[in-house]
Amino acid sequence: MATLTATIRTDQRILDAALRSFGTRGFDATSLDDLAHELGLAKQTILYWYPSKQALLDAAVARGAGELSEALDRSLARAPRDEDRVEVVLRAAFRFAVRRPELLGLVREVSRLGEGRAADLRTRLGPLVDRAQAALIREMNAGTVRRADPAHVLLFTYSMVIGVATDLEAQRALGIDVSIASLARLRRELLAFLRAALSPIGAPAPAPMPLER
Amino acid sequence: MATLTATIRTDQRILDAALRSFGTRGFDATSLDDLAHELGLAKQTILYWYPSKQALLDAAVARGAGELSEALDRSLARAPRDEDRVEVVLRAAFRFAVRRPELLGLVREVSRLGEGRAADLRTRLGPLVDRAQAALIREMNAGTVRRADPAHVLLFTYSMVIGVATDLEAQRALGIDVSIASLARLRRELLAFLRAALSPIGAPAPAPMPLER
DNA sequence: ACGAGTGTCTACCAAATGGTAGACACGGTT
DNA sequence: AACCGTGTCTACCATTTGGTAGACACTCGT
Repeated sequence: MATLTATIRTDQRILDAALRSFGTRGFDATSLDDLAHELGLAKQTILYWYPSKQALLDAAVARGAGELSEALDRSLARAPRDEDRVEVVLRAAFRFAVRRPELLGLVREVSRLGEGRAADLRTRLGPLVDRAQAALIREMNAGTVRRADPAHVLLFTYSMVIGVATDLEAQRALGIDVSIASLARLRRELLAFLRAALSPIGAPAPAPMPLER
Repeated sequence: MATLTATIRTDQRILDAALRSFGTRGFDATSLDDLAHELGLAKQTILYWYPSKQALLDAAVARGAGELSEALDRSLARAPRDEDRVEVVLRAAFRFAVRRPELLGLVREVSRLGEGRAADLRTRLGPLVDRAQAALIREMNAGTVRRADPAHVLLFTYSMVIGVATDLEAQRALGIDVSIASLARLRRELLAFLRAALSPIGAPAPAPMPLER
């Protein structure tokens, strides 16, 4: 059993380090040599578990997408009311931004690598996107959300979350304090911004704003 | 004079190609060899005009930032009324997204490279940011814009614009048609989204929403 | 005519990179 | 005891990459 434990640990350690490095430094900027050195392993050990750098990226994306979608699913399951769901999703996203920034960084990196590379992400997060889109349409029909193209609304929201979570340079340029403490404020502001953007025209107060069934 | 024309052309051609490649493929993914081959030049010719790859990036950023800030300045100068300025800035940004997508891609790339690399961008676009921030504060005090942290508002807006202009993969994943024609619709939606997000609470209709002095 | 720039090119180079080949250790099976 | 599968390592390798050295025009002022 000692063998099994050790081997499982090794490939997971590799995947962890790869996910972190791909998500922060980027795919191109991550070399297998650096990765191996950082892990105290020989490069060949990495290539034993993952036959190529590309395969390692695929595995990292699969793991990252899995973690993300599971966490979002769990959060949504705990918030049955539509009105709470945007807040809950945003909270989950910001928790990732604090505790696993490399995960959101990896999402951005993958979409940056373009074309085929994002296929895996798409299949894994697609269902969530569909649910969110359907919920938006329903709420628009119910009059609780301003009528707009739901895909566009999701794109804007996604862009803001990714920007807030990964573009620290822009935040520094704007004089925003980059720290965990100020992230909470940022989350509140983003939520208020979203609520205002989605509230039906002429609504007297910020309306409930569901993102999900 | 033929000499001068030719030499000026060469370094400008190099800078053009570099800006395009850095802004689309990315800095790391761009090799001087490829660049030289694409231009029908020897690599050394590139290194003659720009002593290192880093220097070439700096020059490209300087040129890109210059183009961006000049275009925004011109647009703002033509729109003296606060109420028109957000729309005008958005229009300018979308024009870049259509005609020079590599420029916005470069902005994203530079902020991705992190830390010191963004210093140049910051100094060049800083004044514009300051003006926008001051204008936002003024409008909030006047009650025409919902009160919020102006730096955060700018961050959200910036993130959405960059996302819309550079993250085509996300748009494909969301089923958004990626074409020039649909970009106009995207711009309208983004403008409406922004107007709603910034209109003061309880406003009966989308309020004028200035971004700039 | 000639030397000085100026711009471009060919020829290299050292380092890094992704990947291969194969030895070695070691635990379990027979 | 011999063997096999598994996991790790050392030793290489071909290619790519950013960068250097220096030759070769070509123009222009004198």
